[in-house]
Amino acid sequence: MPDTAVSDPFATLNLEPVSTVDRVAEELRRSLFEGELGPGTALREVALAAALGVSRSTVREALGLLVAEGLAVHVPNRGTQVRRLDPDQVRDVCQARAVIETAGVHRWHEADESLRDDVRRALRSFADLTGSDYTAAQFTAHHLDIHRALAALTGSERLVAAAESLYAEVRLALAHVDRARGNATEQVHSHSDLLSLLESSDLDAATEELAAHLAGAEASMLEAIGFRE
Amino acid sequence: MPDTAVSDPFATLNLEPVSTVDRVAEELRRSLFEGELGPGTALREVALAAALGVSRSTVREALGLLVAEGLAVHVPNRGTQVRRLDPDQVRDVCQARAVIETAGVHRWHEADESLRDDVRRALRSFADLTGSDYTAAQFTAHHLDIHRALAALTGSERLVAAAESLYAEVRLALAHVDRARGNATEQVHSHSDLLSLLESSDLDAATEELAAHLAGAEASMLEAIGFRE
DNA sequence: GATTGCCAGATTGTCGGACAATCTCAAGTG
DNA sequence: CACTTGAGATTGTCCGACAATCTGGCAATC
Repeated sequence: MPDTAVSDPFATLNLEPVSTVDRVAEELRRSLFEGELGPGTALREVALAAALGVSRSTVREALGLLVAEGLAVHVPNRGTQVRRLDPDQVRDVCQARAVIETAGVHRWHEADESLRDDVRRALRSFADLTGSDYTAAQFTAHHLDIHRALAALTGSERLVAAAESLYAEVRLALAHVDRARGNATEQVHSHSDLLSLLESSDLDAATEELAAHLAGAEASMLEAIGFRE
Repeated sequence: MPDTAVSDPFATLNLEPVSTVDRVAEELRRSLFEGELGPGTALREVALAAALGVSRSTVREALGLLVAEGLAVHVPNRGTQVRRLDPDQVRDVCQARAVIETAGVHRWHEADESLRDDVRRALRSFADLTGSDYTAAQFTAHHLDIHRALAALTGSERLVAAAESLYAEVRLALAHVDRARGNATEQVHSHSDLLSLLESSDLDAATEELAAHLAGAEASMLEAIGFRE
């Protein structure tokens, strides 16, 4: 494959190979986020291998990915199980989110225009979703897209990766609430307000709005795990 | 094993089982941090398995750990290799560090006394080290202990985990500098100054000192990777 | 001479089976 | 009732295997 170095005309082309391990991991994530596998559920290697029609090695590797993402925990000689979040852990997730997302908000002006656009686009997409039919998992996914965009304002690939892991845990915690938290339109408005404050360059007010929003998020996550136990 | 529930007298006892995979991963980390394996080095599964006297499956799993920690990168069908840090990535690491450690410094007063003590203890340990003989890897390890303690001030287990990953990359970048960055005593003083500002409750000055310190760290990391290519 | 087609060797991705070590849990024993 | 025992389940690690893919070189082609 010779690249005719005429300033790479094929730069946008991107074909990512999807391995069996990836597909297994993705299927497990889906199952987790949709609440099919409750917290504490044992993820037995042989059973999963049989159910998915793959070998135990492949399942093992996929489980390793989930553990690395914080979606499952592994106890030596006892196997891996779906992560069970207690209130302290929920608070930890929210506190970490606050640090990263606040840092993103503070860099609103310094960030690339494309990153600011990502925030606007994510909000629009979220608003569009609430106009039609949607599942709880979709709602949460689109909601978190906005927050991911906020984290991305930091411009740091690694902070976004860290945030990604936090969002995975949020989805896990919210997997078992049928009704999306609060009123959907209320949620949209909360984020719209935040964006408005950013657009008007009132970063202090935006930071405050974000803190309040995250406090609300923490409350609903606590409620979500409380209902379940 | 009957635990005579007299308010757990053995609470501090902790014997963690160390699997073969863990030992392989640890040996690879050591090798990476001491510069035996340069950036970009291919980590071939069969070769490592033969060299370490373990099976390929075990090596594969250990490599998965390193990839999750950011110490190695994996390209499908092409294997995993020691991470090669370019200047942009170094800047990313330092920027992420700044966000997390600054958040820790800001919570100096709210943090548990034990966490503040950890910072003091790490600094003393670092100072003690520079009084005797030490390797470059030891120097960096003790140095990062201080910064880890700063990150821990946030009180967030997840932010500390994120920082841990960043510190692994720092060690990787500094693996190939023989002389520890700058003068050892100068380094100790820089951190002492930071701690003094914290103790005197001048958080703004401490934040500034930290920012300056991280800028210096970024410079030496850039120098470190620059020398190598 | 540059590009393409093709082949051999090396390496990874996935599979299946195997076995010791460990865990679980219920039955048995004092 | 506390303790031990033992069978069954599960994990940790090993081995061997094979298709798919990558690498590098060499021949064929334009």
